[in-house]
Amino acid sequence: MSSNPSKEPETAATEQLERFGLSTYAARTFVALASLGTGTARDVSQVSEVPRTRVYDAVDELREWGLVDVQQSSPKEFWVISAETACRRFERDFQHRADTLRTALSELEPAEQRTEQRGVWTVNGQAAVTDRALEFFTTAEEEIVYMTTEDLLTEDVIDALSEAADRGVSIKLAGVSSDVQEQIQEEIPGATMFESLWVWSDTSAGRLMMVDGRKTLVSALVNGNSASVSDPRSETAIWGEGDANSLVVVLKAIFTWRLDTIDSN
Amino acid sequence: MSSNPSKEPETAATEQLERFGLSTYAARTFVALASLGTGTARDVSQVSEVPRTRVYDAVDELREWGLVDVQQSSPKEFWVISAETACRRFERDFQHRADTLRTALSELEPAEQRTEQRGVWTVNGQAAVTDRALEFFTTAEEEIVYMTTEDLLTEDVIDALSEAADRGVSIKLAGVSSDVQEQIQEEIPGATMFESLWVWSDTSAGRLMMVDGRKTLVSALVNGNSASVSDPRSETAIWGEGDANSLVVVLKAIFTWRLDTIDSN
DNA sequence: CCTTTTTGTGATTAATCGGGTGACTTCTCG
DNA sequence: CGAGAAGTCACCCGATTAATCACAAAAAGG
Repeated sequence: MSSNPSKEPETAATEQLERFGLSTYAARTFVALASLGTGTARDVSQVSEVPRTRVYDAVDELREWGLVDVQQSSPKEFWVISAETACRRFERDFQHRADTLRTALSELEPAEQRTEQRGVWTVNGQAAVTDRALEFFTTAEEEIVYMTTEDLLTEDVIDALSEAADRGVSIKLAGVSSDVQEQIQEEIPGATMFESLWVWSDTSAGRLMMVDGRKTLVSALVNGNSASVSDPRSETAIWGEGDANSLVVVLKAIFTWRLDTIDSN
Repeated sequence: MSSNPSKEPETAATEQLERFGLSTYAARTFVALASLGTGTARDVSQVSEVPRTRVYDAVDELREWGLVDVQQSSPKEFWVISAETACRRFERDFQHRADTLRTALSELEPAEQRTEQRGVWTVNGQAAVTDRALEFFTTAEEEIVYMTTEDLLTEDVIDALSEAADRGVSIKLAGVSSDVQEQIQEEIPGATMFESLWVWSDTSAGRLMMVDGRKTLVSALVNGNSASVSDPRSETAIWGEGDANSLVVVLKAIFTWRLDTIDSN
């Protein structure tokens, strides 16, 4: 979406506040007051690029959130809560919203019937693809086969694999260089390494996985492999579920062949 | 703002999703898919009141969030991630935003100079008032004097008082009935109880506090005292800080007189 | 093979919301 | 008392988005 870390803190803070539901003026006013501690409408207007006449509206909005107090004098003065308190407040508020959503959704879901057999689904964006992978990991019961580019073998992936291994799921991993292999062996003692089917770096392949022989996912990096990792949106994946699923059938054939070869080595 | 718990889960869920930044169509589509698990544009349109032709846009939006995958067939089919995963995703995303905000604000704040001596600030809403009270508690170094209606003596207030007591701050508490007093004594052993200045239940007074003899806060319940507690917005407070602050001076006089009387009992 | 229905895309309209500006009243202070 | 500042209102305009429609492509079905 955005949120460049190399930005002026004012801009970054304003942007986040807006995404929390504040109007632009309210966000800018808050930021101005946060650095002033206390100030009048004119003070705020000068440091924040908010029209002076609109500072009052902005302050009203902030008062509704309990972020600002007003001194009834002339000129009015405005006071903000500390940054830390404000952040905690947002966190608490948000947690509450998330709980509400969770409850509402759970009261809803009974009319569900999953486990599609046919069909191949597509996902875009590294974050979303990783999400699917992690979800597959957590539902794994027996076996996870996972081939990946090292760039995509992030911390959360390793954690999820490790957690699955603790549950007794057998992990078979490929595509990583030998030195990373050792590191993995430490974190996930039970993992088996096997050689990749091809040289990953030459292709635009991202990951290739199979869980319990009935859920599979394949991803590719669309912009070649140079700028790919820098842009997290460049990963595209397809996945499928069910014994009769065509994608599953194909991948199972490949993997079985490959893993059998390994075993006989 | 709203969020009535006695609402249909669909409405509640939709509302929350919108507040997270989704458009109403996207939110409704998500809710529909959440109960269907999987479905086509027509399915969604029928159960969600979203115009069929707009379902595609809504799904695009949801795909950007990584909440929905699509099956490239005709008719297209849509698949949603589980409710639990979705909530976790929102939580993670939000936590990240909060951290960004925290960082940005802290990089900003150096230009600060607080400690107003003059002036009385006003706060509205029980949540905001409690916030101020808690902030006062955490900055307390020596003494907290706190008179309150029992209705306003919530768990978080007690926790903050208890935490201050652990830091060695002396706590003087009034306004609570004798049975609640005992309970408090257990949770905050170091607290001193004293008799209220007047019968709280007869007035619309909410709380009255002084910290270290230099920060004070007074609140009132505006809608009489019957419906007041049910509506958290009905509490209004004023507060002031600094030895020369007029509100502080007045309250200090009152409390000193009262507490001295106590001591000589 | 042709007809009819369904599906997907795009354009268009209407309405709402929010940022931006200025007029006008009230207040403060020299 | 008068100048300038503070506060309140009302209005405009552009962007966003909900909502509707028109149309082409694709399935379905006889």
